[in-house]
Amino acid sequence: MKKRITIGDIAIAAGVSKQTVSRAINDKDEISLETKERIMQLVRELGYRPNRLAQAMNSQRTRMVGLVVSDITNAFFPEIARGAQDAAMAQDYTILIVNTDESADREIQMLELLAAQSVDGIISFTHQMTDRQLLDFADGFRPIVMINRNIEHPNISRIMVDNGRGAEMAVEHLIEQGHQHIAMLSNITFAPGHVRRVQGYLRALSRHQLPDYLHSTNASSDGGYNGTIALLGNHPHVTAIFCYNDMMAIGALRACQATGRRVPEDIAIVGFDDIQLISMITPSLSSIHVDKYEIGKLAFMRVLELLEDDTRKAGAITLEPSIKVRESSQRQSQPKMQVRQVNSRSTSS
Amino acid sequence: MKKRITIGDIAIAAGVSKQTVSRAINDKDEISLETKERIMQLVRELGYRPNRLAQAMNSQRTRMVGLVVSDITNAFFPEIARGAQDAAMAQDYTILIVNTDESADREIQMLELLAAQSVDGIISFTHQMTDRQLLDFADGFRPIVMINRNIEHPNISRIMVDNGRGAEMAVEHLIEQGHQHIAMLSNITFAPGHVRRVQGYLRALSRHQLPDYLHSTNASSDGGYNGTIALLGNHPHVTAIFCYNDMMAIGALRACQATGRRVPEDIAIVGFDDIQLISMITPSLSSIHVDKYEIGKLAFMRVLELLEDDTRKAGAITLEPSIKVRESSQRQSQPKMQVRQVNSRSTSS
DNA sequence: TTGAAAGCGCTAACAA
DNA sequence: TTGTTAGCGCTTTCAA
Repeated sequence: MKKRITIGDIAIAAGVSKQTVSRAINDKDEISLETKERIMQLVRELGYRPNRLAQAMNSQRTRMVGLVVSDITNAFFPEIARGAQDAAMAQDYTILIVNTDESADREIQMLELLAAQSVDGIISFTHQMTDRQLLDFADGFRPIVMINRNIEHPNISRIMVDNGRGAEMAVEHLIEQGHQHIAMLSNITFAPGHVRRVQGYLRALSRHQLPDYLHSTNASSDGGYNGTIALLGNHPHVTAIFCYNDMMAIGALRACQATGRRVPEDIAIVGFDDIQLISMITPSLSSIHVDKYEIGKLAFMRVLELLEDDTRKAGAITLEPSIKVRESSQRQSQPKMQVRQVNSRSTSS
Repeated sequence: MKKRITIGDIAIAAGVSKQTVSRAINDKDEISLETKERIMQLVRELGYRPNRLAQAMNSQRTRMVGLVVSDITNAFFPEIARGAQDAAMAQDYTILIVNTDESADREIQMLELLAAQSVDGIISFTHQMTDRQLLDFADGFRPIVMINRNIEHPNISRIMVDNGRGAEMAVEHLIEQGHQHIAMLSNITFAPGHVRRVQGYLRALSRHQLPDYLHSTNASSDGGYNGTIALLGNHPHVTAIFCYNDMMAIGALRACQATGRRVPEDIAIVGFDDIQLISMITPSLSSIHVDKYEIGKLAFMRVLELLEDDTRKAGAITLEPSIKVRESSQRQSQPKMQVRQVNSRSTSS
């Protein structure tokens, strides 16, 4: 095992002190140009690389930021992670990803673990732990950027998506398409009254004095499948289904196809989140687009701001979703022969 | 900002030396039970958490392992990451994920970055950099576990998937289904002769004295779409398409549907990798199953072994793929009404 | 059984 | 402009 070159090795080779080497490397002013040149030459020759641990030890900064998600294999999160990673890398930071599997205990455990790892900041997408638990943790750690959770604490900033507005857009689009009986498959994990996607759905319907058909089920493809079967069994006159997320929408589509219903002719479907694959299937699924890459990027940048300026106050940024209308919700179905563009990543802004 | 409790704080509070505290914390023998008790009590009260940086500084071990993938938003990788993360966490390690976007330069850059971060080991899924570059890097870093790249170096172990065998299984399955004209959409990024999935495809066909129809295109959904249009234009008698990966298979399916071909009745499709979503769409796609979670887990465990035993020699583990036959390749299509199981993660081992 | 000293690699503060 | 000293938090000597 090749021993790593340290600042001391360079110092000896150059016949100067370690401090001088340090100055050269960090491009400080108080050093003559020629010694700097000489040292940097040695640095290159010997292949010196600074030991980040030692640097971190001094600065008490690891240049690592934690990212807490429920499960990186859930298609919603990789893009957020990538957004955060790219933004982090540009600033010479690295992102540490941990999974909680939607367990309140693991959420706390992972936050503690990240703090123990001495990450400089945390981006957290956690909804199971109580406000109390989160606030307690925030008392001892800063900065924290929460995604999609509205909580007030001087150490917690927020990146919010206007989910209520997104749901309204979905419903309004369906109404424009002529639908009168619009159902929603909601996520059984949360009380419907607290879910902004449900609130938006109800708000839009009541504005148009239309009836609501709310059905709660698992936020998965299977949940969407079973929920759709049950829903259409109870309410056969429903002609459109708005789903809490895209996985449920995929399940809903499958249920329609399995029961001989055509999409969009018999049943229109709109999902939420706009994960990549739904634009590739047939029929392609309409969805409320959430810029996940941007969320990750903004979250990291927010962490960085708070890190660089201790006095910076916590705050909230709200992102507006948009609607992507695709085949699954258009009465007059689009020409299908054309090669459709599938956008690989949204880096707008 | 709350100052973190250090070993020194505990020492003062307990009226002992730092060393004694260290002994208590690390559960060493050379310490009386009562002082240990007393110290541990203080540790709990004051909420002491060891500083991993300082520990790392001493041991020259960070308990971090790097994972190099092309893009975490590519559905193939999150499961590998999760497998590695779970295995790592169980051993109090963390995984650092970096993306290369299939660029040789970025591959090298990311390896260097991980080495600079002082990760203890690296799991690498990189195919663009040359053998020479990889070997050079391996001369200065150990241990490395390469996934799906056969390269010999004392510091490099390998986790291999028998891709050639997987391709054979796909072709044999299609032959069993009665197909005589079986095409393959291959990945244009690599020379066909070097791709084991292509080799297996050709091998199986020649064994049965059947003609081959090899078409190279981008390894994406759009690539699959365009490739299929071109392929079926040139060879209208083709009745089955085996795809280099699942994204291409999704594109192939879309192309068939867009051109009025029924799947599987007119064209059978088999993908490769078995990413999660293909079992949820209609028709569900047959694919060669690769246990991605297991790959990540094994890769990490291999790193750990090499880390704990310097004398351990590098070696290779080969995983066998299996075929998941679904709707897209079955002539006699299955009953569709049933609620299909969608396996959330494969942890078989 | 306990403590004191040294050092991991680096940087900040002060001195020359 | 350069060097010396000290210290980040911990563990590994070695001594008491």
